Order: sequence, then C-alpha cells, then structure tokens
Amino acid sequence: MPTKNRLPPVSRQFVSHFGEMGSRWGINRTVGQIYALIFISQRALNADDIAEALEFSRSNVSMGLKELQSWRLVRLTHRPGDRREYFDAPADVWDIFRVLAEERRRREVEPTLSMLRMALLETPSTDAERHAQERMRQMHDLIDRLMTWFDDVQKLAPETALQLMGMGTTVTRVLQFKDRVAGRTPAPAKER
Amino acid sequence: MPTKNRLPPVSRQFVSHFGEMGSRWGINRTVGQIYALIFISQRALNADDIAEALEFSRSNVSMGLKELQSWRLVRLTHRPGDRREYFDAPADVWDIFRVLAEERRRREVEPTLSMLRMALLETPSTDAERHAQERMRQMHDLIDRLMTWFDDVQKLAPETALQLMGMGTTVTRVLQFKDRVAGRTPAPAKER
DNA sequence: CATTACTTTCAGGAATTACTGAAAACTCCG
DNA sequence: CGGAGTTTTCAGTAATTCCTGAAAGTAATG
Repeated sequence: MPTKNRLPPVSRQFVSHFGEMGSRWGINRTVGQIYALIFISQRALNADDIAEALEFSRSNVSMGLKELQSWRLVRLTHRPGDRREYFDAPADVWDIFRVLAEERRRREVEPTLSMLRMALLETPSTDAERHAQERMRQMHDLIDRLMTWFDDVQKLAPETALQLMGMGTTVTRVLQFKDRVAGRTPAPAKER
Repeated sequence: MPTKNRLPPVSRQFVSHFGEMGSRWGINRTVGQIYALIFISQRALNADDIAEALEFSRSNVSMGLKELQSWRLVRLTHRPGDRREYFDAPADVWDIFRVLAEERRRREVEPTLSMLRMALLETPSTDAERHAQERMRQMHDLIDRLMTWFDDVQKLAPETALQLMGMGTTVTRVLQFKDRVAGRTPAPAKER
C-alpha cells in the first residue's frame, strides 16, 4: 500500500501526464491516471489504494478498473487472507504495447476495414461516387497492408513479439542492404 | 424542401464512420467528418461546400478546418477568379499516414519522452520511488526504441517514405532469414 | 442465513467540450 | 477610402461526458 495520500512528486507528475495524454486518446483522464499509478507501483493495488492515492471516489475507480480490464491492460490478483481485488500491470512493457495494439486493432481497425469493404461492394452511379470509392480503396489497402505487415513482424519472434526491434539498428542495416541490392527502388508497381 | 441531400449513401456512411472514429481518438466528431469528406472529394472544397454537405454551421467548419490545418492534413488552394479558400487532402494516402505520424509524435511522444527524462534525473529517496523510476525508464526505452526504429524505416526510402512496405512480405522474408541466421534469439540482453 | 467485507450500478449534478449566430476582422478591388 | 465577399473570433448555450454518493449486488465466513 502506498503512503497515505501523498505520492512522491515525480510519480505525481507521471500520473498526471498520463491523465492528460489519456484524454488525447479516447481514454478518459481518470482512467489514464489509474493506469499510470498501477504501472509505476511496486505492488498490486486495490481499489481503495487507488481511490486514496488519486483522491477519486471509490465508484469512479471501480469504473476505471473495469475499463482497464476490458482493454486487458490490468491483471486481477488476490492475496491470501484478503478478499479485496488487487490489480497490476504486466512486468514487460512490450507486452503492454502488444496488448494495446491488438485491442485497438480489434476495436477500431477491423470495424473500419469492414465498413470500407462494404462500401467497395456498391456499384457507383456517378463519377463522384466512383472517385470516392477509389479513395476508399486506397485507404483500405493502406490499412490492410500496415496490418499484414504488423502481423508478420509480430510472428517473427512470437515468444517476445516485437522485441525483435531490440536488435536496434540491425534491422535497418539489413534493410539498407536489401535496399541497395534492389537498386534503390524498392517500391513496387501498384499491383496488389 | 429539406436540405439538399447531395451526398451519396456510401459517402455518407464513410463520413459518419470517421466522425465516430474521430471521437475515439482525441479528434472531435465534426473534424473527423470534415476530413473524411475532403478525403473522398474529387475536387477541393470550400468552407461553404462543407457546411452545406454536412449541415454544420459555417463557423464550426471554420474551426474544423483550422484544426485540420494545424495537423497539416489539408492543403489550402485557391482558384483563379475565386476568393474563397479551397481545401484538399494529399493524393497519396501514405503521405497522410506519414504526416499524421509525425504530428502525433511531435504533440504526444516528444512531450512524454521529455517528461520521462526529467523524471529520471531525480534522485529517488524511497524504494517505491526507485521502482517507479525503473518503470519509467522501461517505458522511456520502449518509446525511444520504437521511435528510432520508425525513423530508420522512414529514412530508408525517403522519397515515398514507408512505401517500402509495399514490398509486401519481402521485408518479412529478409527478417526471417536474419532471424534464422541469428539462431532464433534476436532479443538483446535485457538487464533488469 | 446473517453478517461483514467488498464491488458494482446508476440517477443526477458538475464539469467539460462542442456548436452556433452575430459581430469583428480581413482582404481584395474599384 | 468604401464596401463586397469571405474568414475568424467569441460569448453564450447545447450536448456530452465525467464523477459522485447512495443503494443494490455479491460472496466469503461464522
């Protein structure tokens, strides 16, 4: 349990920054703060710890935790002899990143792709419609390509997923080599 | 005579979807719709075109366009003999993606990184603070690494930036080769 | 099966954010 | 300069979202 009420200044700053950032993403400010607090916390926290540290109402914390659980960003644990629920964040930041990416994809990317696919099935009747569809096709292809590529990268080293980037500039060097070999013109024709 | 409902159903759907999506990102609904409309439009639009098509007030459109300009997502053009301002979106969807990434980075990633760096300079006085800092360091490194890597990828083929992904699975194949060569353990020594 | 310890729900007030019309401010031209 | 055409600002209101306390729900325990 963290100290009564007073979070150290650095932590306070961190929590508050993620509150702000949260609101720039669709996530609300208190949810951002709750996650930040759990993230930097040494031990799993229960709802009262959080409510006290951040000075939110208990029910607000409850709603925030529910939201975080729905994003799979928080793990629920129990302690022997304690009926309260404790929450913590994955120890590995890459896991957090991966889960966030997956969840965002499920909630935002997939619906967008299917809306676009739907739209592309319609037969355009005017020139403007034809053009609109062409733009939608471009957007669909961009998103689809990004996603396929992202999947591929993730599959590369399944156990730790994107940790392959930990190679630092190695990937880049490999790619530069590939680039050079390919004669500086890697971009393909528009074929799909 | 109800409003001139000039937008075809498919376009209407697209615009409306991006309105919804916009609000999931920090962007407000009308701004999302305005951009969607400009994006699928064959010709550059002026503020009145937009206000009429989406049935927003003229001033709302003005504010939306201002926001979109601040994100560098629309281009302002003029027509000979017409004093009004016309707006359009880049023809290449990759450009849109690139600009969006850059702008997001400038507004969100950089401030976060500098907040984290600031926090890491403080000397921890308790164990909890030490742990919090360690977590912040992990987050800092993750973000930093993602950004460096993203930069590298972009630099690879500067003219069309990320179009290198158009190679399709080529990158992946190259990486799989690299991976195999490296003996299936590309991850760096992670102290901690 | 009553009590206790905890969590969740929810109606409504508080706070924030979005949107509008009217007015001001440009800007181009005669 | 004056004024027509256009964009921007802004104060106020509308709409939405957030947050809370009270109440209801749930589950372990004696």
